[in-house]
Amino acid sequence: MQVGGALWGYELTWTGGPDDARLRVSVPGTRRARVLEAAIDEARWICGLGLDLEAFYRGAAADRVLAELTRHLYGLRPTLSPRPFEMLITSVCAQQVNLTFAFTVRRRLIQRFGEPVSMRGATVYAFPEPERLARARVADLRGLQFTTRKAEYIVGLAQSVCAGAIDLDGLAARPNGEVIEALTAIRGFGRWSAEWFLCRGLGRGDVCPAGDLGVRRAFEHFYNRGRPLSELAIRRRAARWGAHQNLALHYLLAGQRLLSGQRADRAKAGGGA
DNA sequence: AGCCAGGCTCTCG
DNA sequence: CGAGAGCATGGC
Repeated sequence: MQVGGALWGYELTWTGGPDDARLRVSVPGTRRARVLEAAIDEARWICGLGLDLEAFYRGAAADRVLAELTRHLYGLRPTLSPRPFEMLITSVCAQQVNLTFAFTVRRRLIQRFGEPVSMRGATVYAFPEPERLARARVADLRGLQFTTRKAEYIVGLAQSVCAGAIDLDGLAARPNGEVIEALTAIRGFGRWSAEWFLCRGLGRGDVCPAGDLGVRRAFEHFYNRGRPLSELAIRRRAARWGAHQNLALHYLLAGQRLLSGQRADRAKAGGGA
C-alpha cells in the first residue's frame, strides 16, 4: 500500500463467524493515523465490505440454485482488486491459461518488478507501478514465461498509462459501457478483461463476464444439466439478477469449486482399487 | 503424448 | 460483421 509516496505492508486477520465477523488490520511499524486509515480503506475495498449481501440474499431466495448456494456459502464476498492497473495486468496473466499457471507468472512479475517492503522481518512486494513496467523489456517478461504477445500488452499498457494516454483512475466515475469501450480500445484487452475489470476492479454489480470459461461452465452445470449454453443465453439469465449479477456469479463459481473439491475427496476416499 | 486452459489479435470471406 | 487460425506456455 502506498501512502504519500511511502510503501507500507499490512496484515489482515478475520475473526468470528459469518454473523459476527470482524476484520483486523495491522500496519507494523507505524501508528500514524493517515497510514492506518488508508490501510483500513484498502482492506474494506479488497474484502468487498461495501457490497450489499443482504439485498443479494433477498433476491437470491427466488432462484432455486442461488437459494441453495447462499446457504452453503453464507457470508462469502468476492475479493476486489485494490488498483485498476493491478487488475488489468492480472487479467493479462490469466488470459487463455490455467489459473495455476496464471498465478505463477503473476507472482514472478511481482517479485521481479515490484518494490520490496520488509514487514516483521519478512519481505513482501508491492505490485509494480506502471512507471516500472513501462521500462521493462519484452525479453525480460518472456523470461518469466509470458508469451511475446502478453509481454507487449503489459509494457504497452504501462507506457500508455505513463504517457497519460489512458486515465485508469478516471474509469471509476464512468458508466459500464464507456469503461468497456475505453478498455477494449487498448491492445490486449477485450470484452472478457473489461467485464472482469468492472466486476473485480470497480465492484460493479450489474455485470456478467459471460464469455469467461469458468462462468460458462458454472452456468451450464447449475442451469442446464451440464449441457452447452450460449453466451447470449447466459447474459439473458444473468440480466434477471440486475444489480446482483456480480455477487451471483461469484457464488456460482464458488459453488463449482465446492463441488470439485467434493469430487476430489470422493476420488481420494474411493481410490486404491 | 496430446489436449486443455477464467483470451486476444489478425485475417479473410 | 462472424468465423477461423495463430499464439506459446504449463498442467495434467
